[in-house]
Amino acid sequence: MTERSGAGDPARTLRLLWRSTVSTSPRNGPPQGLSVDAVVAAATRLADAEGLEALSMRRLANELDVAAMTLYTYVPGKAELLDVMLDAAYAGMPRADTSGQPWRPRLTVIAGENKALLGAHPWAATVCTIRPPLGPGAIAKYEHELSALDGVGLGDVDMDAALTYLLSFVQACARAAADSRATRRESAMSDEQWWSINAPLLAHVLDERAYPTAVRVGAAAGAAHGSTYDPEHAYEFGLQRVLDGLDVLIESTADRPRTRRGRR
Amino acid sequence: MTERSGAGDPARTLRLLWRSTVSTSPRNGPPQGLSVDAVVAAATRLADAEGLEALSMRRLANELDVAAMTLYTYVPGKAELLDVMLDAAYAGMPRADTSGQPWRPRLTVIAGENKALLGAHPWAATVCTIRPPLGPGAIAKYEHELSALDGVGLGDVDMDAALTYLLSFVQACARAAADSRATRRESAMSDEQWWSINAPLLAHVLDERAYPTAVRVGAAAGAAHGSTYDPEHAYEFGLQRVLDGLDVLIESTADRPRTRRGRR
DNA sequence: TCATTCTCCGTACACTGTACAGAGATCGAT
DNA sequence: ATCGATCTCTGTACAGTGTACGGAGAATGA
Repeated sequence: MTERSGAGDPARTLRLLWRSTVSTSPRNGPPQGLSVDAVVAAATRLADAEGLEALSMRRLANELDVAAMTLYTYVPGKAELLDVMLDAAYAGMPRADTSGQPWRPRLTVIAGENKALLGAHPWAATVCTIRPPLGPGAIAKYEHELSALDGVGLGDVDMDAALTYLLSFVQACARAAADSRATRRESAMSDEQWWSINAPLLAHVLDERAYPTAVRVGAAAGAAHGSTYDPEHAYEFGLQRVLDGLDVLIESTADRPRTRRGRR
Repeated sequence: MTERSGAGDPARTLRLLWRSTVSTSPRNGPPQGLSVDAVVAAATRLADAEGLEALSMRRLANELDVAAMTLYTYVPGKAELLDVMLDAAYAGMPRADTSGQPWRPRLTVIAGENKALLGAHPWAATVCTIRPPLGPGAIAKYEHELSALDGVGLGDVDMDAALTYLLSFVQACARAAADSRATRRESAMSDEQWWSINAPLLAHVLDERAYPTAVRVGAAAGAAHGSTYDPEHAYEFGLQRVLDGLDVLIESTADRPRTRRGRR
């Protein structure tokens, strides 16, 4: 099952995200021994260290020295916990001030900030954020990132599309990098080892004359990166393509400034 | 747990992928009632219809009217089953002949073929293919796709990087689209409904003056696509950016043809 | 003092992949 | 014809998952 943000009752989730204790009703009963923040922090620590698949309610409860069901007095369920974890991670991102710089270095910084986030919290790259956590962290992040695109001449709709495009590229890279690490860890075999085992076996069944380009290019790419998927190279290569692609869009919009909205 | 291809014993997996019954030893015992292909076909049908999370060994066995453990006489485990499913899906892709056309329409076709594949088999977009299934389908696919990039003047290493870049874009789009469908299905709530519930609640806690760009652009983007993540728009928008980005790379390589390898 | 309301938690359910061992069928060799 | 050997098929078992349910005990307002 793919983990998903934005599941669960919206009203309850929003109350949790904004920590609005709405009309602090007379709280009977014994005081709570933990706090939402403590639960979220422990969950994040666990997911950072051992991946999202290690984050189970039982395991997390164990980490906090309570029983599993106790967590449900802090958080409605696992889906909502993920929402708060995500928003907290967003809230903790550094947001560099790049005002005055041209858009290209500004977007490079935005990409880097997101890459760093997903590097520190690889699980965040695997959560589906079609319905994002609408908490203070996510909103601040959105505002910060949009402002890097403000004033380049794009319309509002294209600004959002361009940002989504950039972020989805960074996310795809982060997923690949995390997958690469996880594969290496779980299989106790490096990519080189895996290839060096497969290569001779493959040679037996593979007719080189039937697949000339595949064999030639595969060999060249393998030699260039040591038979390994190289996340860093994919990021550097891809980011230039992304920025070049946006450049063409921005230039063409500047030529025909029909829908240039949001200039302030 | 993220599903992963290329786990399991490489030799056994390759033998399975290429269906090499290697030295048909005298097969004692009763004949098998099913076949690897039948198992793979049923698994693919199930995953297509209900998603990868519905594909359990017990469920699949039920579909085939055998006990769960019976499947293990056809396939070493679930990881290998996924490998064969992937390779079979690759093998079944149509491969349009675009020879003679310029590279841009050729890559558009390649992207479309992959989009169609991941549209028909959404689960394929969620499998990590860092260690791809090295079967006949995957190899043929790689050859076909590389040949669309052959002769444009890129070096072998850049050809591979460019293809990876294109495919990872299509995969990211397909994941988002599949996530969008799955979210709608599982939550019994459309994106519009979700937003219309969240919007007024969010307005209560959100200070519009603190996030002017986010509010403005968010509203514009929401209005443009009906408060819905629009996978089709993201694909069309993104594909143009991807091709424009590759255009810049190809043009700049053509200007300085230093490492132009693989011209044949 | 007492009902209310809260925290905390033990148990239970329906799932997952697959290790293991056993039953029965089929074969080649004798 | 008989006998291992070897195969297919299968039931059971294990350690997990998220969380619904209900009960025990503590703190509160009336």
